Amino acid sequence: MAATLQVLVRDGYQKLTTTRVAERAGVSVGTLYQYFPDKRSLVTALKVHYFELLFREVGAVAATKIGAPIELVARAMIETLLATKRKNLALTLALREPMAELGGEALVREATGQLVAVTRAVIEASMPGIRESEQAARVVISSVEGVIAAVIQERPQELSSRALADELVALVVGYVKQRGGAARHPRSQRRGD
Amino acid sequence: MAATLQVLVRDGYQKLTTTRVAERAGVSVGTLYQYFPDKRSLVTALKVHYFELLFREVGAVAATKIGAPIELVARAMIETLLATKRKNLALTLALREPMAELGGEALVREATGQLVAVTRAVIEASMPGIRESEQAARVVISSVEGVIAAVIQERPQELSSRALADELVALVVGYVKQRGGAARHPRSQRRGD
Amino acid sequence: MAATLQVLVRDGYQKLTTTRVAERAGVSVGTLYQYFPDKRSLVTALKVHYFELLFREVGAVAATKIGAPIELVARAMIETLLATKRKNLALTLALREPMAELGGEALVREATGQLVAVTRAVIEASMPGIRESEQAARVVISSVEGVIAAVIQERPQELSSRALADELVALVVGYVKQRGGAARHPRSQRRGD
Amino acid sequence: MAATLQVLVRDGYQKLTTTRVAERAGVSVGTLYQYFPDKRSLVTALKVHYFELLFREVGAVAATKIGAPIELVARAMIETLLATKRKNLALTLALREPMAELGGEALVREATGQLVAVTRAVIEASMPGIRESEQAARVVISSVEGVIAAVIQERPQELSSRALADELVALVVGYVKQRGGAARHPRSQRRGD
DNA sequence: TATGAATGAGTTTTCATTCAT
DNA sequence: TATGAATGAAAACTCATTCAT
Repeated sequence: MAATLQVLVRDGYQKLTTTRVAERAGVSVGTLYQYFPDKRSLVTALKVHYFELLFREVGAVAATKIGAPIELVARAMIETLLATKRKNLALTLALREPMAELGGEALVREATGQLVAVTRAVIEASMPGIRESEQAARVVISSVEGVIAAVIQERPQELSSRALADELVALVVGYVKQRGGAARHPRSQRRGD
Repeated sequence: MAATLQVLVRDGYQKLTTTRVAERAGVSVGTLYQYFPDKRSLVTALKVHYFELLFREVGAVAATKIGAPIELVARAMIETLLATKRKNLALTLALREPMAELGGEALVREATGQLVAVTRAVIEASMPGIRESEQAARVVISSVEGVIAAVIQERPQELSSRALADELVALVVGYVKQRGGAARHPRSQRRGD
Repeated sequence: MAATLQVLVRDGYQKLTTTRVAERAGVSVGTLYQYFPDKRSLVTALKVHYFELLFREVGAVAATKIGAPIELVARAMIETLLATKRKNLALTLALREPMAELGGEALVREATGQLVAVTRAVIEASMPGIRESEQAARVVISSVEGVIAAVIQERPQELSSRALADELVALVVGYVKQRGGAARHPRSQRRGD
Repeated sequence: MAATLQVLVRDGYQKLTTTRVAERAGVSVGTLYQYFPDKRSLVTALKVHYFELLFREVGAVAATKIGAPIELVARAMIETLLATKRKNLALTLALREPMAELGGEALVREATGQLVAVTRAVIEASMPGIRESEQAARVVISSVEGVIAAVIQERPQELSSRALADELVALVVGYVKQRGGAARHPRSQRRGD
């Protein structure tokens, strides 16, 4: 797996060949095929690892902060997410391209599913009575991922900037309040949002 | 270009070969190569078309609504965006994978740049005095794209649901207010953004 | 033909394509095919021109000097040969590669044939009674061509050096004397050389 | 390498394709590419082999005869050269065309360089005090090659004729004496060579 | 007489995968 | 369990030549 990552980093996804991974790992192709049934499984293993990593870290923080005001939980989770991506920058970057590849949807779906569950719990705890909380959780996750993806693609060095975390917190908090605020301030301008 | 799209839809990006596109187009490979210098240019042409399409539609609406309250502009632009993607669903889906491919970043960057400019103008008009308006525009665009991408990936049929538009409007409006609201209502709860 | 030469000079023989020659000539491929039946004929025309050129120049000089002492005829012919190659350096260099190509032997054979005839006449006039004069003429021509070819290949700028002409004259004169000298100096060491 | 040679002999250089060589060798293209990195290297390997062969044979004879009278050394080397070409006739013929191909000059230059060194040593030993011995060696080699090339091209069967060897010896001996003789017989007709 | 779009066989090269050792 | 040579289908791209206009 380390070899796969290195090849991905050095040569890119298009240049990833089983031979290259094998020689990078210091074994023969034959041996490689004894541990990974085919080429795709090499990258899949990396994806699984990546999701586990993210989920472990972010999930742990979420567990700690559950019930806290949305601003706090959001900030904690977002900073953990960013920190984890930063600490595994090579992996994060390397998986950018393979992630979009068709056929691996099940994996992503499953990984997302877990994160949705956690996020939903957090949101419900912070905004009791919020409607469609699962949908809200999905919006939160996918919007945050979208922003991070764009940053990584266009200005990777800003991944560790203070500003990015602030923006993401504003995004999430603003959204959740807008979504759930109605429940708390019934006189407000519902309709049109 | 139509042939490229059809092959992309039917066989996927990995299976896209010059031969297949040619035969789908009903011409010989040689002829294909007289109009497109290499394989990549096939997909690039599609990307360019796609971006032009989106920008034309969304840009036009933005021009109409500039200066209107953020709720209105946001809804108008988002509904146009969704409608355009829906009307060109095959194209939208087909480009999902190739879009992440490394090496075509310049194109995406440029397309994004234009949209950022428009969005920024709209935001500034609706929320005069907002700080870091370009950054805000980028956050808005990438978060909306992120949500749409996730929906397309996991539940494509919801692309035309009323709920999706509502969620996106909430996301954008919530964020912008959270970001810029302070300026207009100094007594409000700044902190946390 | 000028276009063929230019393409040959600029792009080399491997890169010579009918399209390139046509566009260099400012006409369409179709038109090109109305004057030259196929690709090979493009280069053949150039070869024919080249041989005619050489033969015209060298032949003219030979006619003038026929009967003169071998040193003089040899020098005159060699200097003319070198001067002609120098004056048509692009052509000379451009044809180096195509000249070796199989299938054009007839042409070369014919061109050589004419030159052999002239050279033979010259040698017989200078060294009356020489045996196997045709063979001698062939040796003279091919050895001179061999030396020039090597110079062009390895040190093209020496093509105009005084030294080269001197060497070639020594080569030819030495050979002819060695071959024919016996007849004139019967006491010499004939046998074995 | 044997397969390359056979294809070269049977189909000519223009028709030499990796597929053909592979099938002639009784292996798949893939296997071929595991031993030769690209098409060109197939022919290069043959050239290297050819030069090594010639140099080994001719060099060995030269070492034996060094210091002997020029007539003897010349004859020994020339006969060895001719015998070697004859014994490897297919190779000799097959390489005629590829040898002129641009881009492989370095190889030829190097091979020639070695032979020049040997020839030069031989000439200096036989004709002490000769001027410009390197130049003389180059003239000797390239003229001999020129004559042999012409014979091979136009009358290949004469390669083994007694007459050819005699002619070449006359050429070399005549030249060297003409060039260097002056030093030993100061009264002779220097001037004009 | 000129044009140049269309053709498609042919070329080089790659690489996932197998399997005998 | 490891090896790595062998495989060969598949891919991108080229270019001489034709022929309808």
